Amino acid sequence: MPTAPPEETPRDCTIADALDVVGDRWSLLVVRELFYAQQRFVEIVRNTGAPRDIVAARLKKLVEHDVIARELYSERPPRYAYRLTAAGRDLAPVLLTLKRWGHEHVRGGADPVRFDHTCGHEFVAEVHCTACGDAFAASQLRLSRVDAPAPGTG
Amino acid sequence: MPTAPPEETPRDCTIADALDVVGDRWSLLVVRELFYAQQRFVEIVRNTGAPRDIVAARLKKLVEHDVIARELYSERPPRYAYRLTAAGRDLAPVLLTLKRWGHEHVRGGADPVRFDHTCGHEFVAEVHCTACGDAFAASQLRLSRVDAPAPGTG
DNA sequence: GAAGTGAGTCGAGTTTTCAAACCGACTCCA
DNA sequence: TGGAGTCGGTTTGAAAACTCGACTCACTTC
Repeated sequence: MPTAPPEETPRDCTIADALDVVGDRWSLLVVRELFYAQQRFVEIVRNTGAPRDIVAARLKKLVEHDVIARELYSERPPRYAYRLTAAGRDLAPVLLTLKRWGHEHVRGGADPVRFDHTCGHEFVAEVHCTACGDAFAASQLRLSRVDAPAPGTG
Repeated sequence: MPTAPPEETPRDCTIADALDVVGDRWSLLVVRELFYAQQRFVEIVRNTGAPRDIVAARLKKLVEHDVIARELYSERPPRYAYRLTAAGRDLAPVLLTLKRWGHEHVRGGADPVRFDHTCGHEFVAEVHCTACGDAFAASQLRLSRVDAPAPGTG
């Protein structure tokens, strides 16, 4: 009996875990709307442009994953509001970095949506090291606990 | 002739622009592999776990959008390497914030992949304001140029 | 009454995804 | 010279997801 070939399992990775929850065309746009303080079904449908049944399915999935919460705010007729949970609010850095990337590398001109920071300037997201506070640079990272070369050299 | 109803166009948004390019289940995992310095087709297939035809389609799309570049490194037999372009490397903040979120809110235990920063600590991504350097806080942002309440209140 | 709103559901048709097999051009090894 | 293996895909056919439009139900407003 021959030995089994080496297993070809995909990389065990929390990025993939995150994408299991929000890695599709519409989920992050739904979260974006809640981040923009929209909370009603029809507003989410209107502002994302997603089909109604897809919005319903995504809302259900995001509620199951505790990213958003569904609250009854009117009994008769039944009306629901969707709000971000703590986990959902923690997606803000993902949205902010995506927004910057989309602005710089996909859309040429001005960004139609802009955030102003209390410091007085437009808020543009920059990733820093939580420990030392320095801004991210690929050359300053080293990958550990995975069998691959150092990152940022590709 | 009645006036047209108010247009129900989705929100014009660079987050949506970004998601047009990388907003599906596999694209960001492909970029992750290139970020981890994998550059060959079979390695990307193995490490992402995606079907081969999907990897081929995503690589093609990412090349078209100038996120990655395809280089012939052997003529006979023809062999190709995929590398991140500047735009692709700029996706690192998105991957790093997604990685943190997946670690904190999807997977309970230890992160199987870890980055060490040259400061001596593990690199954990934190979003800061590029202008003033302060760490992100939803309460310090104000949305402008879009008809919606302030963010972070949902 | 009539029309509109909010929060969805339903059915049909289209598209995408998936898993597995297949392919051509090579290399390696004996 | 022959066989096995690698690389970078493409093809195939079934399963799943998506999209569009219509529809429902329980109200509220005109």
